[in-house]
Amino acid sequence: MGATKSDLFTRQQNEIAAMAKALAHPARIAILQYLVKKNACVCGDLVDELGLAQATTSQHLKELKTAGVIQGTIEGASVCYCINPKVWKQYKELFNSFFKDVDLQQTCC
Amino acid sequence: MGATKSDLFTRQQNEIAAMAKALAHPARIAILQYLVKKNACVCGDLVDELGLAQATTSQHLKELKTAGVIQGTIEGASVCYCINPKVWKQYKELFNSFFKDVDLQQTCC
DNA sequence: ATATTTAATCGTAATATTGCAATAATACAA
DNA sequence: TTGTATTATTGCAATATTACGATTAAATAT
Repeated sequence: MGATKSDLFTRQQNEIAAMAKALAHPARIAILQYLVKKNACVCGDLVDELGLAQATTSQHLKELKTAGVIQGTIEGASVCYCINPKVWKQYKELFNSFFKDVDLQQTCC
Repeated sequence: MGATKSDLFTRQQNEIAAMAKALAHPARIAILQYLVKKNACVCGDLVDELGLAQATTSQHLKELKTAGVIQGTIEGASVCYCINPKVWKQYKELFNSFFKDVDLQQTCC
């Protein structure tokens, strides 16, 4: 036991959960916010930005890359990161549709 | 080690990450979708709905309750759950502002 | 009173995540 | 070539999450 039983759920449910998981750490939120703020390709300075060890930062970047929400290209000795606008849009839309208006009056409880 | 270093990040970053964490499991997505679909107080049938053991389902419900996004009231022998519209709205808004438009052209990478 | 139903909690095992030091791997400079 | 800078990977320890059986607690039914 201990592993998520993905087969019990729909593809969409697993997808939304996976997206949420990519966002489920403040360091990854900080990375994304920084990239959005810069709105450009950012080389290098992410480690200084976060305050976590280089290895840890690299790991978080890898997770975001695996999720597809950022992309990195090798630029000489360093690597440039930026938001993947296509996937960012997908995230935005999926969360939007997930949170689409519920009838906001309290029916009971 | 192993514990998230929340003190390195802003309150807002920790908050968004915590919300994302609450959504970061397909069972919890399924629960929320079910409650939204019914748009009412749902008593009991959540265990049958998910296919997970009663203890596991109860644990996921607890996490959603702790996050504040659902609420439960005792109704005789069973418990009725529904979306907390106030917190739902907060989630919606926070994610919305997080995903607010980035200049969607590819600057580099 | 006793049994049944419903949901929470406890205990425990399996697995995943977080964090970092140490070590690679790669590009470039001297 | 040798050294330096930058990022990835490996290995490991600490902690968190997921899952479930067993038990408990509380309300209701018989």
